[in-house]
Amino acid sequence: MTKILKVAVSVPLRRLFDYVPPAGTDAADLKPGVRVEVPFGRRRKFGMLMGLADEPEVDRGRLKEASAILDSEPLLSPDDLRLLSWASRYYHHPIGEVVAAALTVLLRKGSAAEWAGERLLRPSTEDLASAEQACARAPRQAALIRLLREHPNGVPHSRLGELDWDWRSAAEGLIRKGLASWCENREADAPACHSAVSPPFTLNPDQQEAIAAVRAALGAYTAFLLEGVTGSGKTEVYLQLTQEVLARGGQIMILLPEINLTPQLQARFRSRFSVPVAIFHSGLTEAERRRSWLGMQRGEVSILLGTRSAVFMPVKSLGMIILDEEHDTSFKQQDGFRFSARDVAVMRARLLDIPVVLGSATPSLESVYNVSQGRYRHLRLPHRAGGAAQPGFRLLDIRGHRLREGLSPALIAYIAETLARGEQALLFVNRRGFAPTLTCHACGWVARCRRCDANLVVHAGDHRLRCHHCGFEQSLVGSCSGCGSEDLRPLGLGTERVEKALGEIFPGARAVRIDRDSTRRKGRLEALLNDIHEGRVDILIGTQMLAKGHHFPRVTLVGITDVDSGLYSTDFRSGERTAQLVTQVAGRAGREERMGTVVLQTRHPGHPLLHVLIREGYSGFAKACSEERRAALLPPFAYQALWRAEASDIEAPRRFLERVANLANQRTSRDLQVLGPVPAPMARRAGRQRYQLLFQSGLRNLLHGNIEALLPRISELDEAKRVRWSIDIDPIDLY
DNA sequence: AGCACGCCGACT
DNA sequence: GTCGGCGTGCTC
Repeated sequence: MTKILKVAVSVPLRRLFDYVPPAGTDAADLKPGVRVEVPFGRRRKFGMLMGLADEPEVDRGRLKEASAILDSEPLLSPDDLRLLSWASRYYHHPIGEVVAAALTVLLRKGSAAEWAGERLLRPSTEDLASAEQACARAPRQAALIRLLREHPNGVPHSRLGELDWDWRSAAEGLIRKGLASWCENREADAPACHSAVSPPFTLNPDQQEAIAAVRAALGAYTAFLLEGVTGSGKTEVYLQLTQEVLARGGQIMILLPEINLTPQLQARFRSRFSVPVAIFHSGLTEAERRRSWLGMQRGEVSILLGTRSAVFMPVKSLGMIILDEEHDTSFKQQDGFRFSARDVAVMRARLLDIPVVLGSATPSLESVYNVSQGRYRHLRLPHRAGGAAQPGFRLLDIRGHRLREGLSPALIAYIAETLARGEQALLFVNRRGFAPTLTCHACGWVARCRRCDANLVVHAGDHRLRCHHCGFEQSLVGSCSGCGSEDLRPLGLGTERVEKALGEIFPGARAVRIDRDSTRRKGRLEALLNDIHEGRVDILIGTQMLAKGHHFPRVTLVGITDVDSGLYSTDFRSGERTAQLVTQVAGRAGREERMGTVVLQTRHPGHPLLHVLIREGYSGFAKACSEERRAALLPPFAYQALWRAEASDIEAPRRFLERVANLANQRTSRDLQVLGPVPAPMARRAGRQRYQLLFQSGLRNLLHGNIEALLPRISELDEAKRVRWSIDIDPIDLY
């Protein structure tokens, strides 16, 4: 009896599809991990062969024949497939979409997986002018030669593909005449610096100890939490660990939270190692992504720097995974397939039996908990390299003080002193725009978004009102739409407003604003950072962007205008986030020999966690905050899964989630809490009503078992058809 | 998710 | 009379 192909197709259905092998193909020759072209409904799709079976799960009469096998060798190894199956089960996400997340768009669309580098047609002679004459009777060959003259280093295959005539025959003609040849450009991303291998830096004892511990674990699974204060030399540890992995003939994957962090690190890796370094993030073109992907898959590239989407990339002989800034929430995909690249990385290391290193100056409470449970090994780098001092904290009680655009007289004085010393000050403001609200002083009307439960944000720069949640915008109105009064006032603080105020208070100072608005244009952020480093800036005003990874050696004062907004919030994780943010922003100050000061404006100077953070630093905070979580039975002491539903109909999401809650309660277990449904924190967004339902349990298996049992019944519900719903395992934003 | 089938309003 | 609105049903 012929074998049945079990194929993952990229559709939101939680199952595999059975096919008969294409005519003339013996299923016995097929290995899982090859792509299969299949008829699917009325369409053709590309799927992934996940396995072979003796019997189909549907009637034989319903089976169709697969149309083609795309790959002679598997694109994904059994290890890769095991990881994807685990992720599909753990995140309760359709297998086809999970597999799609491991491929690039071109590979998903059936593109060939033949060469990692782009093929180039390169001239074989210097004298192209006479070569063109020699081809006078072959106009197409002559045309190709003119193209070769424009690209003396070779015409990329993709460029040839843009020609609307038969360039292949012409190229073959040129090759026969010895005028051109094909070559493979495997290192298009990595020119020049391959030969320059800079020597490693000398390590301090902490770094030596950390490296020795990880080195000893090579070849087997261990998860490490590398807790290193800002400036403690984590990157050097990563570089030397990379060296260790390469020396053993392995490949290494280094995952980072943001694209804008990669260039500096990329430069450091490229100047240190003589092997190709591949990059993988959403800013690359599809051809570049495929090149990096195939380079790692075939083992031709040894080092990968990538963002969360790279965690599923196949790697021929992966020796170690490093994930830097492990606390960063951008490792969690927030839509569609909601995986955590950090947790997937740990599971991948476990399945492959290799070490994984999670680095951070401010580890997540989840990772701190895993250390306390003995699941992760703790490595510490508590000292700043070069002996730079840790910044000093000052709590500024702003109660009863007259503020000028959110700035207290004391903070203004601190800034003045800093400027007088010729040093830079950094102001952290957690909202972009001029003011988060526009209100009518006469009647109290507030500018609201018509599609969301949110206020419109005033942008003074271009005189517009914007909704930061759905993208709605309109020009700044001149009068109240309620009472007609023209006394409209911006309420609250945004980066633009603080920038304007500082310009008035310090007219001679050069202030720059760094937020999504001021850095939207390509290259703008780099230009601003360059100005800052060259000392052409006195005051920096910015959002979270300033807290991430950038080094500002000239900054000696950091001001946080409003810590309270992060301390008092409905989200139980906001305290942890605020402490991470404060510590990270503080880490930007007082590099090298200059001592930094961090000033926190607050109306709650007695807040216990704030005090712990200042007195004992982040690890003291983490301990205290963990105790609160333990007492409240919140993560990491409980496991959560969040059901979300949205629809334009007001009732549908609530009715659907009530059905889910009922089904869950039928399976009663005291160990599973079903909380809700409740309206999402912003119940209406982009014109859709949003509800959520939280499952929580101290027992992970029980939580997952319940979800698994529920899912088939939920898919069949009539209510499910009227909403868009999803499930988020280990949610980090309860929104 | 796509894509088609299917039944009700304003247009050549 | 038809083009097209998006409800609902299916994909081995």
